[in-house]
Amino acid sequence: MTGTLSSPKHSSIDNLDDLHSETKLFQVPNSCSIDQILFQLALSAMASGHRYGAFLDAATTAAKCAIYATYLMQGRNFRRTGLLHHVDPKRVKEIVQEVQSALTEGKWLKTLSTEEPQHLIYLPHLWLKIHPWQAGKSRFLSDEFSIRQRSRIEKLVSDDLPKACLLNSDQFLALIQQLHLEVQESSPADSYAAISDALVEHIKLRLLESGTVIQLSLPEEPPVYALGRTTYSPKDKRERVSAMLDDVADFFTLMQAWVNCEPGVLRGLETFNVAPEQREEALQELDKFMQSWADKYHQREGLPMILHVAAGQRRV
Amino acid sequence: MTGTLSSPKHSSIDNLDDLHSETKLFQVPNSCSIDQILFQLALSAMASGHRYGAFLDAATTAAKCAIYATYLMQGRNFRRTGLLHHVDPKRVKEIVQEVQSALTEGKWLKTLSTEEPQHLIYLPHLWLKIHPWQAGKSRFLSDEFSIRQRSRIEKLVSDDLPKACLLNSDQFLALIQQLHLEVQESSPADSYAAISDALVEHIKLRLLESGTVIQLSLPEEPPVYALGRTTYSPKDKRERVSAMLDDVADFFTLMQAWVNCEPGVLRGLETFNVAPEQREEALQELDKFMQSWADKYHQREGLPMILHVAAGQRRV
DNA sequence: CCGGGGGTCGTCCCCCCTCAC
DNA sequence: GTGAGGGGGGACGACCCCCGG
Repeated sequence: MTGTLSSPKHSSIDNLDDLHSETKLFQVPNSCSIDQILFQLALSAMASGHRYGAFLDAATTAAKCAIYATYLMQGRNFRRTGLLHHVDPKRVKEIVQEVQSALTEGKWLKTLSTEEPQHLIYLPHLWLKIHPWQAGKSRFLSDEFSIRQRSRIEKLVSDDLPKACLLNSDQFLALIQQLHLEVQESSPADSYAAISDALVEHIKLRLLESGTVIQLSLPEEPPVYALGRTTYSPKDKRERVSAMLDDVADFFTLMQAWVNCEPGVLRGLETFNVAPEQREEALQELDKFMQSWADKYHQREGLPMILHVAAGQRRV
Repeated sequence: MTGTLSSPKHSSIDNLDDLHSETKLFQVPNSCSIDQILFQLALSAMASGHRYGAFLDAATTAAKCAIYATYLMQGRNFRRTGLLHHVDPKRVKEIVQEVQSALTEGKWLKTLSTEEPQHLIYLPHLWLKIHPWQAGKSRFLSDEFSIRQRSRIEKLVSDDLPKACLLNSDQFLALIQQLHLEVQESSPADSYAAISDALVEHIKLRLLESGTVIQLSLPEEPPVYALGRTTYSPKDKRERVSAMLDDVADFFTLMQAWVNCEPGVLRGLETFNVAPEQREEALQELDKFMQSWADKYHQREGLPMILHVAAGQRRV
């Protein structure tokens, strides 16, 4: 065996199992609920490929929107708003204008949805579009390898890989640059910031680490890159993470309604102990009841309702 | 009427009812779940008295912890961690050391729990400790007012106010400075940053705005401050907000367990429509069932379990 | 590939001041 | 009080270079 499929040798960063044990480290220090939520958010966001700075930007944007909200509620008063939130009135003005221009004109605020995972997700499509591969033909674009080398490399490529050509370093780099370009064009913000070497390497590692791109290495030869998957996300884990975040956001909204004592809102919290052998049975009974309950009251022409339930082990 | 109890003339910033309508403004632009959660978090945090910068610091801290987590998972590799999160390896090292020193030594990271609302919450206790008032005696500490003025001011003070003395501007300011000092001492971090005028004014406005402190004004006379409430929080609203945040954090944790497919975790989501006249009935039935369900399976010596439920109108 | 060193920008938080309505 | 303008300092994110193991 002269060549190896270089799979990520380090444990995947998306592996939240390990993280969860670490998580408890951070629940120990004094932290209120908001701190915990923030930490879990940061973990989820950054583990799924968001940049460090992107998360900070998103948090800043959220805070800016909060400032804008109180600005409106305070009768468009810069000084008072600034005093309430301990911000320079001058800065408040800038923030307000920024948010307003985002609401009126199409300008985007820096949110996570305008950020990189989208880049990473888009890459497979771009690769397949620019460098498609037709069965029977050679997967190589350029001719830097001998016939024998090619066949050795192609043996490493399993047939269930996406139908895309292999790329050398330069071609792969050009692809990433193209990716960055198109993504920035798609959001008509304003700034096409030049891509930096550091950013390219970051994206590259993310792609490799997630298995979206696979690096084929012959010893003593330059590396070759193959598209490993048609979607960025590592298996179904990502779907569950996404569903989790949707649920939490939704749950949060419902709870806000509960705080405001809006009618038609239920907040329930039950703590209890269950015998280990009864646990699954209990959960299934609960699950079944919910479904039948929703079915029972469902009427085509009614108020749209939603029910969120989560049950599990209680941290003591 | 020559004097007035100056109640906050602007709508209370804690009034989330108004905010909720505004909230929808921000749900319109493209934002993923994380953005929404961040926004709701920022709104909750800053509406309840946290500083703008404090929220940013907390978010940064959360992201730093996330970096530290991946640093550990990557085998204590600075470069790789930096590449994964697009952070300078040098910066990664600083962050790692910061988090580690927070875990090993008692050093605190900048979290919301080490921040101001605690200051604001502590103020009533401090006031009552330093300047208690005994029934029958004068509520004044100094002698800057004439007898007649005093009686006119004291008429403004309703008897159900906390048993604390009245303060003039200087005394009130000194109290805030003392507050800042003691709070900083209590957390043995390291830095006793000097308090700035801007911060004092921020705290002052927060206290007045929440009704914790009341400003009594005689026309043409310097203002007098009275302790308006023994707790910072405006009525029960605050409790509900706190409960909401606890629930969300908890729900988030449960969902993480669900993502990891841990055993004994249930995630339920039901969407349906309900006839308006049946809504309350349905919710009550659900509530009742949950309670009886938890009762039914409860056993003293069992696995500690928790159940979170939220139901309400579905955003379409 | 890793750690460690040296820089540079720009942004932004936080602080203070003055002056006119 | 509020808007509008002028400062300044420090922290930090993001960029680049170099070198020795």
